[in-house]
Amino acid sequence: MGEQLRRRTGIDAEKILDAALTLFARQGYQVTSMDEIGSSLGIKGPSLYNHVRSKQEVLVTIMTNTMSALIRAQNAALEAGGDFKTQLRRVVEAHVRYHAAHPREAFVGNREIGSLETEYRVELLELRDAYEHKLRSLIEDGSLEGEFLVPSAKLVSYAILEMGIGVATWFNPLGELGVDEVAYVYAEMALRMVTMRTHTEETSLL
Amino acid sequence: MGEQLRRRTGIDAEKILDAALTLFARQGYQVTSMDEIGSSLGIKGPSLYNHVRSKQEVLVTIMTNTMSALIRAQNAALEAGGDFKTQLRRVVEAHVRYHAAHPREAFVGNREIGSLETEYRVELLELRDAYEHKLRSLIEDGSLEGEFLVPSAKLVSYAILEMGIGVATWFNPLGELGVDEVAYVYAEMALRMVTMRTHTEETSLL
DNA sequence: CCTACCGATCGGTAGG
DNA sequence: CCTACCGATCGGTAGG
Repeated sequence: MGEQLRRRTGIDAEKILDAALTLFARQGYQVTSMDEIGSSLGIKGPSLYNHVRSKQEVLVTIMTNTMSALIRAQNAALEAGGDFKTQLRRVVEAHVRYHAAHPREAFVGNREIGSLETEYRVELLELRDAYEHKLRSLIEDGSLEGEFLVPSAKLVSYAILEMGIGVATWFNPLGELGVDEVAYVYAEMALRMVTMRTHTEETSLL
Repeated sequence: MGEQLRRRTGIDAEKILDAALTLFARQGYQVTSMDEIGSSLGIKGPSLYNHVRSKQEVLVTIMTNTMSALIRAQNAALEAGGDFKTQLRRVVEAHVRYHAAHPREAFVGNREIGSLETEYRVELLELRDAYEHKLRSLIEDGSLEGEFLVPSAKLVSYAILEMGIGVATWFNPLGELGVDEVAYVYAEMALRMVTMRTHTEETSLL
């Protein structure tokens, strides 16, 4: 009997987003229940509705935050200036660093697009598109200036982003390769992809 | 009143796998019900159990078939022989061709690993690992022979596979680029990744 | 922030 | 291959 000892919970929307992010990343959005999210914060499922409007809103916020962070990092890389090679290096490093440091965000962002209701999905894909086009434009501009030579700016852009996303899958901060080394290697690979090979008979494919 | 006109259904496990694959790819495993799968074949959900043991078995079969097909294609590419560059080109082209031609399998195979029960997930990850190691060994062997020069065979292998998987996301058989052109471009990018750049000050990073 | 509960969905089985 | 149904889960609301 007697009143339950109630510790200051200090629960807010941000803590809920973080707990949900962990669970969504580990087991998926659909399979995660509001009760589970609450439970990982020491409260019951229905109590979450004092802080968030719906489970869908939680997912939308997580995914929008993720794309915003990526776009901010990309803009910072581009605004630092330098020649095209330097800019490409910085953009790729920023992309890889984000995915190495934020695997949960990367998992959810890349796997749960289909779990978004249509209107939100459309908005998110637009952000994603803008992110890709910034990289593509850099490659196109560098090609016009003669610094790069690529078979297809679009495909090279897709490939660079995709391989960087993969880092989130396997990167281990306690592994033998640190985030710096991984970022450098991916930037080097990207630079090779936009640079003519030494002995090449098939440089201009398209 | 009168017996319902019953067309020959001709339903078998294979048809069920194909229908399930389409739905799993479009909306995800968890969200797809057995009733939906049945409905897309003109029968009721419970009738599926005359052909398959469980929904999980359907997913396992789909994903195992996918990895088997990829491994077969990779082996064929390697057995065709040639120098290391030729082998790498063939392996990458086979990888890309599969993902361009089988987007449903690619979506499910890369998004639903977490929907597999532990034992099946372990088995599938072993197949995946073997597939990656075949490519990695090719890169390592080519490096020992002096045909390739890479900052990390492991990372280059990861990057090549990951960028090829991405093709399943955007490739459109009716688009301006055909599957041949896409395969060639990705092989060219892979070859650049394992080849020293012309003007390079930072070739050996690790 | 909690209990109680509504309305709906779902995988799988029984029995034909 | 179908209907009927079991047992369980879940998002969200009511009302405190």
